[in-house]
Amino acid sequence: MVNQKRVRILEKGKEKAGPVVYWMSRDQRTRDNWALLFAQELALERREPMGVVFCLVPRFLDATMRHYDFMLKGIQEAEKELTKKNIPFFLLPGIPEEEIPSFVNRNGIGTLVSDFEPLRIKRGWKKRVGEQVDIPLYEVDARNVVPCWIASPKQEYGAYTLRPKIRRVLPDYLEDFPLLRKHPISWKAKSKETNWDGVRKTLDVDRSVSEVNWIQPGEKSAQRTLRKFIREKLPRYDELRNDPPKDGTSNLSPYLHFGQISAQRVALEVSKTTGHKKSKDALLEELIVRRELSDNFCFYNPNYDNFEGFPDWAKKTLDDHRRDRREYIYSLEDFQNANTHDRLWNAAQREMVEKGKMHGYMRMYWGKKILEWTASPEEATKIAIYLNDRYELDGRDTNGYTGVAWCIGGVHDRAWPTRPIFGKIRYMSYNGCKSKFDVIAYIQKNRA
DNA sequence: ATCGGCTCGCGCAA
DNA sequence: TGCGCGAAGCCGAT
Repeated sequence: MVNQKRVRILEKGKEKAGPVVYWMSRDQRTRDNWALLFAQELALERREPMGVVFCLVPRFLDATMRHYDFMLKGIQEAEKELTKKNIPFFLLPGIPEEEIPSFVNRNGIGTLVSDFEPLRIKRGWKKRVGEQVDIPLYEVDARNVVPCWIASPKQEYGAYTLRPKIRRVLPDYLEDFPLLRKHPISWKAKSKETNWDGVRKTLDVDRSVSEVNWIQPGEKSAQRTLRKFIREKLPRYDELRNDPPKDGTSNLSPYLHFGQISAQRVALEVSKTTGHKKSKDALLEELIVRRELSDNFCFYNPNYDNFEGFPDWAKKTLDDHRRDRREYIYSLEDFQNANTHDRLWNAAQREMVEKGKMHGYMRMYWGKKILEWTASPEEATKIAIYLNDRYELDGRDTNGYTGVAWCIGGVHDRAWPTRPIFGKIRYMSYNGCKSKFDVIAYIQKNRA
């Protein structure tokens, strides 16, 4: 049984006979997916068939072919897995508020289940879909271990205020997943396999940012990466994760972003291992507390991606320093082309452009410097989000918006000694990096 | 190498 | 109302 606290009703609608459909969006996987499991539970109870739909919009924020490619390969794998479970998959190119209601009507669907997403575009989709269908629309938080609305009913001030709330209820939610069953009731019409090449042609995205080859998309690759991480990197994770030139991080974030792996699965597998307590604690802190804090911020703060969303003390101090002299002011193009005076910053930017992933520690330095080298915090926020969303495989994620808000707007942070431009926002420096890790090695690794 | 001061406001104890 | 403490620091003194 899926814990009912993971489920909310978005639109009550009228209970109706007919297939149960999972509208897959944020959680693009067939294993360990509470939304999919909940849909199957409803379908079994009612002795109905079930199906999965994915609505593919022709463009989304600043996503490029790099992102669509990673995503589509993952969904293609999901289609195969679902077919084996007697669950048909339907890819609907177009806009959800048109495609989903039309699909519901054409196929006499009885119930719609969606996955949880705090970002405004997708909330808008769901709101309008809900208004246009007369059947129940559920939402399941398949993303977080503790459902976002259970963890806290309000925007949290920092990790330290969310942490105890999560810790209190974590044992109730950190449970193992049931397996998805081969569905006993078949969909009436025989479904056709998606024409994936045809689907690619419907996209209206920037194809100049290309695919990356250091990481393979899909949930099987995600599981492999997790096993390899636990075997090879977890033991020294605490020691190496903040050392950018060393390869000490999990590399799971693209999978987590597209929902090709569940954070709860990662937490379960890591918890099962013995020893390495400090490393495990560090990973679980990042995977659960900090990730859920990002969802909390974006869910409860409608201005999660702009200046207005920053705390009052941060807005005030940034306002007080608007007229401070800037030694360097760079344009979006300068930043994009890694054309600053700072070799370390340029190396981080190149890492992101070429690999679609920047080391977690460097993301902080990178964001802080964008604030320092632009004319205003608004401009800095815009540029940081644009670059992050365009190049990082895990862009357009609550983690990204929250990270930028931390760097530039003091979100989830505290005041620090006043200095030019930053005011009381925490500062980071080249010398600080130099004292913590081998900056030359990192620059060499990401040279032009 | 390590330490203290810098600085704000939440949340809890009282 | 007081107090402890926080998402990843910096800088200068020792």
